Amino acid sequence: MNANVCIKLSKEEFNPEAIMKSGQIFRMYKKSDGLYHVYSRDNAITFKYDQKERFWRFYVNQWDWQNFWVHFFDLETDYSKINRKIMTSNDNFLKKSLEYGKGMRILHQDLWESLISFIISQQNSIPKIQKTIEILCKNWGNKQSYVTPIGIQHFYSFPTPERIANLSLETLTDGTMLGYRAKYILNLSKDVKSNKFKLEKLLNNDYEESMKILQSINGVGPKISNCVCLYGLHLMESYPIDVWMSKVIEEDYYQFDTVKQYLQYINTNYEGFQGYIQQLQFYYKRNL
DNA sequence: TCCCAGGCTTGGT
DNA sequence: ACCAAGCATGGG
Repeated sequence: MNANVCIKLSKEEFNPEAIMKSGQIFRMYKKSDGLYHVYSRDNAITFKYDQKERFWRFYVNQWDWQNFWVHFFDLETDYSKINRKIMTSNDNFLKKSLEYGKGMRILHQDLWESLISFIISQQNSIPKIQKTIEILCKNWGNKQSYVTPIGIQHFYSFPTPERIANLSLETLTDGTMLGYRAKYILNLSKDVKSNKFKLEKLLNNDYEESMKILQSINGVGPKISNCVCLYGLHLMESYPIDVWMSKVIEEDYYQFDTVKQYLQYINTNYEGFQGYIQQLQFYYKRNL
């Protein structure tokens, strides 16, 4: 079972640094040996850049690769057309963002995991969000193992709604750093378990409808809804605006009088790729 | 000690 | 429709 898949993808086509540091995923890690680890629900994968051959080597069997990870990493989407559009525009900040974050991809993440993860993200810092999620997985996920080039390693799956629903508020709050968000997560888990809130209702809807359904959840507002739409539902017209994006709009697009005007510019010029644009801008602004 | 972190709810106008 | 507090928690 030491299978691995060699994918001829250049760093310009697949850029894990950009993906990892654009704030779309919390369970992606780079170890000192250059190995990347990604966890999603109860799936795991390891990969590394082969300097000699100049392509990414994924340590996974062919079936999992074809049936899960190709889709997860959004490798079916061709970004070359939108990239060309960006580079021929006169939007200098966006052009610099693309040069910096080339190989960015919008992942197809698990709906439940992204919903809970972004509820945790409210009024929180990224390192703390990551720690909190790790605690939840360790406490109420299942121990899993996966094959890596340095041997079998372990991780914990993301806790299911049923598992969380059975906890008391005290248990879910104690030692998890969730704070006041615990009650949002507990209530939502209970509603999902009892079918009062059907996650399936979110599938096969357009952006407007999905935003409405998501915001009906207690503890979920416009920002988190946009994140879940983009990362959990892959609705690419979502454009989450957080403190960093507010800074971008204020400092790098000051020619627009209002956020609404700015959004109109994004929506008309980059229809169907707004979320991708946002990720490029966020990554550039945050990591430069 | 105070301030902030990838916001949201609630309770005022 | 818009505005301000208050909300847990840890790190600077």
